[in-house]
Amino acid sequence: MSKDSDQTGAKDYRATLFLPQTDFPMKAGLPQAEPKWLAKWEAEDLYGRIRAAAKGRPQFILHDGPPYANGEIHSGTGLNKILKDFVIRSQTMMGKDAPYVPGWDCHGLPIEWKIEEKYRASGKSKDSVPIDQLRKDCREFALKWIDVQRGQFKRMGVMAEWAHPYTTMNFAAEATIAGELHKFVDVGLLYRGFRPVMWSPVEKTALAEAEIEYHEKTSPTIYVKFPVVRAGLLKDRPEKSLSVVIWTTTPWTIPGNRAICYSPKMTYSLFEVVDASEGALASKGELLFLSDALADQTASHAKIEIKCVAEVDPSTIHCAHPFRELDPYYGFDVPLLAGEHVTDDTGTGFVHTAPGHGEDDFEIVLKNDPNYPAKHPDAFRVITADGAFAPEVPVFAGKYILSRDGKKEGDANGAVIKQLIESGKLLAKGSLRHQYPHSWRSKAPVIFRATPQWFAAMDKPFRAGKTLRQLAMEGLAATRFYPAAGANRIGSMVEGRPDWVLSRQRAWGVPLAIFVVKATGEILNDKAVNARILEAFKAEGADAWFNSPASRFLGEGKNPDDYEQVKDILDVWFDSGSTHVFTVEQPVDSHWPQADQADLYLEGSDQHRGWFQSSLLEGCATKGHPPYKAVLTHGFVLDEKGYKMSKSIGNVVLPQTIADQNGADILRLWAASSDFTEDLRIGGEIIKANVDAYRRLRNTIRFMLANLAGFEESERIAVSEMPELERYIVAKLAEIDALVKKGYADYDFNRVFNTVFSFCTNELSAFYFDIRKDALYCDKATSVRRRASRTVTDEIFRRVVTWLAPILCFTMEEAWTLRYPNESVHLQLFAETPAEWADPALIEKWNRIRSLRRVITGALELQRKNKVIGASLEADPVLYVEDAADAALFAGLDLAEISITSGAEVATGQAPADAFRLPDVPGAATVFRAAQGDKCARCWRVLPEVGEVPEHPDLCHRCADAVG
RNA sequence: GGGCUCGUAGCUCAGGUGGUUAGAGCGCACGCCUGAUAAGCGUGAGGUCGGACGUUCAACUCGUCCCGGGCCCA
Repeated sequence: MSKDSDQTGAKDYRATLFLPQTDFPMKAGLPQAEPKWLAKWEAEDLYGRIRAAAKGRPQFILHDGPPYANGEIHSGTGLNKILKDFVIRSQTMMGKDAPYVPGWDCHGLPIEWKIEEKYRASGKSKDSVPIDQLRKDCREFALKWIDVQRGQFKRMGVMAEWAHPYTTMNFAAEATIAGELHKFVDVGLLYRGFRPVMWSPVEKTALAEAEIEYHEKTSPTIYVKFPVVRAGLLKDRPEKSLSVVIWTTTPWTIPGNRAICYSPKMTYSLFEVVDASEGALASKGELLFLSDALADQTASHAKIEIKCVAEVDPSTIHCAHPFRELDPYYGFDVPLLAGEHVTDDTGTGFVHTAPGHGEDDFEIVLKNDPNYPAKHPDAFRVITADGAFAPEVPVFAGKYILSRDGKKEGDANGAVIKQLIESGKLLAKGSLRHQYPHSWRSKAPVIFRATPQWFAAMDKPFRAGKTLRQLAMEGLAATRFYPAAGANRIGSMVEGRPDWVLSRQRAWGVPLAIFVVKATGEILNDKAVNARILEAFKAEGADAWFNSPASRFLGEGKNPDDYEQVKDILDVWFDSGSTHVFTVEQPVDSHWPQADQADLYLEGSDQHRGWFQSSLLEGCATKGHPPYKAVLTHGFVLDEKGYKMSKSIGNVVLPQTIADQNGADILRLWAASSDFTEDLRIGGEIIKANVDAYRRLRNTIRFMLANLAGFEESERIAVSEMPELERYIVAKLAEIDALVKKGYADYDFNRVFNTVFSFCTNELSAFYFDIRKDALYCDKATSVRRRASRTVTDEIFRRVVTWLAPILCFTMEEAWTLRYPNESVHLQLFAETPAEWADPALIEKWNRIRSLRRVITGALELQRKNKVIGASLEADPVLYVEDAADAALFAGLDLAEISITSGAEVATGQAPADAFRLPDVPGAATVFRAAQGDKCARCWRVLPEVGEVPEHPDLCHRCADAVG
């Protein structure tokens, strides 16, 4: 059957219409299409072309925080890179030269482990592999993962200098890092001190937290009496019967005791022993200091009865070491110190404190005397590397904490307990099963042991009398934080942090490439030596430090025997804290831009403690200010319910999966539609919502493309010549343009997305395009109305597509190249919007018009429900407005056109009582009328005039004219 | 346990300095159109603004506490 006639006999005028025409498919097929775009961009060197085009524009430097080069990327790293890409692309389109040099963090323990694991799997022992082989294997491992991650980042659409990334293991980078440490030496911030670390006596090495596993262990518990030598308010009591009682699960730490901590929040009293059961180690009349909260518990363990004699202030008490009478070695006083870490859940309320054997112990002692380690070196030499009492420790020298293979308890605890009993200082003993740290490798329990480590001093004045802490705080004050609360967070950390521990007893990293003068213990700070070190590193990498004899660096005239070559490895945070030097300030690759300070650092909120801080401290120590002007943080990616992702729960969503299944543009849309300043969620439902939003945007753009088919410059019409409806849209365009640019300038991508999305939905799809479909399809080509609409659509297209290009980088390129086949949207700038486009008064006017329009569409909806009409073109309503000003709004406008009805009338005055009203639009009412006349076979409007043109009896005047 | 931080409809987000019946989009339900058609338009139902106490004439907006998330520490 021919299409010309259906059963009603009406002619089909389809061919005479300008129906939408486009090759832009509704279905995107992103998973297949995106890789093709990537290949095209790479082949055309789009990134290079953007660099060339941007040359000479104001620079914008986003310095990339390096992800760690092991394993696949996860949603957090994916989000991070996508946000950075938004920044780079939007800054570029705002007229900046915004290059992006991506980087990787390559050194450090996690990689070293993976390699050691490999050795173990092949039956090799770590110690049998030479260090340069280990380092070589680590390097290759990192290289492999850099490649994997680079591929995954590219797939996300992230545009960067991918062929020339920075890495912390690049030889020049390693040389720079070593050189930065020399700067610390030069300003006197580097010093050697002690710090308690987890130490495995079996492997004779320090262990990192990640090398520790927790297992149940039975430990002896002892209550020990420390004789009081001085107590302010109790001068009349005989000293020997007065004791402070402590409790501990590590008897071997008693010889290392140097203090007792109490809680300033707890209350303490002096108790008298009033009765002692058989076997009790205290006798009647003895006086014991205990916390009130734990006194009863302690008494029952000691099998004694006690009564409170007096309340006391523990700060006035001084004790002697329980072994004072055994040997002059223990002649020191044991002060009582206030400590927040003291709790009332176990023990006596007094905490035995051995600064060489506990983190809290060390910190508290340091807090009371920053020079404690220097003044009391003996406190840190109690236990040797293999877990025995040092020769200088009387009575206990040579006793081991553990058997040599780590499988059994040694003789140290027993010896200490025996001696305590003999000295009459033991109050009670027992045993306790608890979680205790063990070595991941030997499975043996670890101990805490203070070891010499290298530190950067936080509180030593060095630059114009200021300390590193002061400079860092000043630097933070000068930095802009997005969101602003980030400044507080990092500020409180910098304010309270201890000195920076820079050394690790490891193999894979940049060494602390320094020498210590054996005679003085001072660091050798010799320009010529340092220069030789850096020269060697630049040429051969930091491996040179381990492969070359010391004489190579020391040079002529220095006897290597006089110097200790430090073989410790730098904390990897020092590496990443130095990236700004070799990447931004003194780029070691000619492909990278130079700048004195990065405009922006953009990382997850965990980096307040990490990279933001290490970079801050490094920058302030070496040049006096932070390496960044602004810091932007994003939250963590959680699952759909707001819980953290974990493999064991099975709620992990990988960005690669979404790219493969839905497309990277969907993932990018998710990033833009979420508030990244807080933690953000991802999951099936959320992705589906973004797929829907994507479709809506895609269809709006498709509609524009389809209605711009064949658009030529000769059709263009000046805004001043356009109908008011078009001028209203142009005014909206100006308004949205300002919002979008402000949003991008503030890195507020969520606002950009919401603004553009709601513009597409509310202004375009539901209003402007819906109204203009009639003119676009049915008007003849020369119609001013149609030309105006096509001109405005062209302007909308240009803007919407460029606005969204930083976010939907694939789809906007697809749309753009459909109209401009040899261009790239990514070489475009955001369009300038002529100042005269802005017209707030016109927008205000049309807001009212649209309110009144709702009174009409509401009335039509009612008739639709009543089955009176289907299409709105079947109506010819009358809009009653009470206010003459409302009526005046419609002067020169066609209400029928705006309402998409076949006719419409505005009447001033009271509407009939039964007219349709909307509660929130007072002063207006609609009386429904059915449109009179016949339906124009071409435009479907129902008009009395249809039939008046003899040549076209089934058409309205406009269509008859159009058909000709 | 400490520091910081978050908790508005099923989902994603708006809601300057406290002030009428808490908004949008999506989704959902229902309807229309069939010349944006695995599209478009419209209508509607959904929220004790995490909870409890306070401050105030008035709190989603301020304070305290609690509950539940998250990051960083211990």
